Amino acid sequence: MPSILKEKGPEELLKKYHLRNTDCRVKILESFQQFDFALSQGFLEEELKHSFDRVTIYRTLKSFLENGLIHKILDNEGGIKYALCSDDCSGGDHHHSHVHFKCEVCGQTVCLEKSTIPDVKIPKNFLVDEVNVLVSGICGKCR
Amino acid sequence: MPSILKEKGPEELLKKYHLRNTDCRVKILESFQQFDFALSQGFLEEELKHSFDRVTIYRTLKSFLENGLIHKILDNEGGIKYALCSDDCSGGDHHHSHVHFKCEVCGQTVCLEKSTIPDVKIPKNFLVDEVNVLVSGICGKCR
DNA sequence: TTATTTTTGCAACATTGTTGCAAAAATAAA
DNA sequence: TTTATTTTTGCAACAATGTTGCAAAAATAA
Repeated sequence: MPSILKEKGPEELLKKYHLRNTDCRVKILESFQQFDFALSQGFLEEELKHSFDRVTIYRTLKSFLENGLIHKILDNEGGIKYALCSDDCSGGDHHHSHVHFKCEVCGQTVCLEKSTIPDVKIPKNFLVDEVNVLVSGICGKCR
Repeated sequence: MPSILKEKGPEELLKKYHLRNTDCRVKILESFQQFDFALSQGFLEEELKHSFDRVTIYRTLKSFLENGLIHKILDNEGGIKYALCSDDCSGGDHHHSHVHFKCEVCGQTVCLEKSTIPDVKIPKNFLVDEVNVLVSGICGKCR
């Protein structure tokens, strides 16, 4: 998967997105690049507990979200997870019609990059913005 | 839609599901029958604020969920909503591979009963339990 | 190097999820 | 129908998360 976001260094990315280069941002970007599953705020808090305040992490995620570096991933337990966007995500109102898989055993959510969103039939007078598919089950590792 | 859950009286339903007939349960079932969109715990709390404690509402929803009267509906803002199951939901490990539509204007989530879940391609070694599709956009009323 | 802008940490509060426990209500038994 | 048993409820309490305001600290621009 040829994603700038996953291959460029955090500092470089921040510059590209016109965000100030701060320790917290760099560390969070590193985490996203390090783990191959979607991260929750709680996970990052645990990961960076001794380095940054949870409000800072909260605001960093919010900022990354607004600037199109990461996107939200649905969760069937009310939580929200985040993952790096892929290249074709321009900031603002970009769409993330992805398929995600959540393993009920390990709890990890991964993006199924190869699975394309199928066509869903919607009433004619409805306007579709985004389609999110969350498949839950058991992942390869946990079987 | 021929759903027992939507047509039978609350008391009758509770008996059918071997749940004790209490005021709170009746009122919550009535709410689900009354509104044609998915309800959040917060909505029910507001609705029944002066009648029941929020913990009671929380536990009632949990009980309905476990007994297969209602099912969870994903939300793209971290919340969870609930709706009455349709007939074919036996208790326990029943599946709810539904398509839901959330309107970004009015915030309401409805079940698109006619839209069937499309086939999503998943890696061979993964085990699929449930597929949730959340389409967001603008609903007919809000356009 | 100084001025300006942004970010951070902390305090604080709201919402939701969750549990324990005694009182109240519902059902079963006598 | 009265009593015994089981379940549900309300309240207190705490955890996790979302959110804002504000002054101090850090990053960038001048």
